[in-house]
Amino acid sequence: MKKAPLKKVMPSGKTDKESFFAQVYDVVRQIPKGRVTSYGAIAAALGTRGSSRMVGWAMNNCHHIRPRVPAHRVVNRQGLLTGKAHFGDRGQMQLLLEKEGIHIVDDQVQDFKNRFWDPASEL
DNA sequence: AGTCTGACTAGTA
DNA sequence: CTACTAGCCAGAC
Repeated sequence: MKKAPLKKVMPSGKTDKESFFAQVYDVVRQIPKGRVTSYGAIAAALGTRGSSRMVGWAMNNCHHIRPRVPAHRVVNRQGLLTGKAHFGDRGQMQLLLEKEGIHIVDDQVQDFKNRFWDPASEL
């Protein structure tokens, strides 16, 4: 599969509700229980492969977003819970993941490769 | 208006 | 293997 010219270039940078952030939330909400994905995977699925940071920034906003966004299912490329610090307090993120059947050791998702859910492929 | 930072990633040394 | 750099876009100062 060659890279499609899917460029999310908004004319005049319009702040549509369908903006990058909204798309991120939409994808994250569709993450199956017991699965996790990465920021880059989401960004790539939206056509902005290099904007992985924006996904994380969107997550920072997700705190005031409704319905609640399962940001705990979003980890970095290494399967590391980099955003756990922003989850209220303590290992709330880890607790949520373990509750879904995901094993975490030292803030790292075990069997991450098998738990990984790629929105660009599965979606 | 310019500069720095940030829940990232891939590439290079 | 680890360390550093560059690219990315938006927000805060």
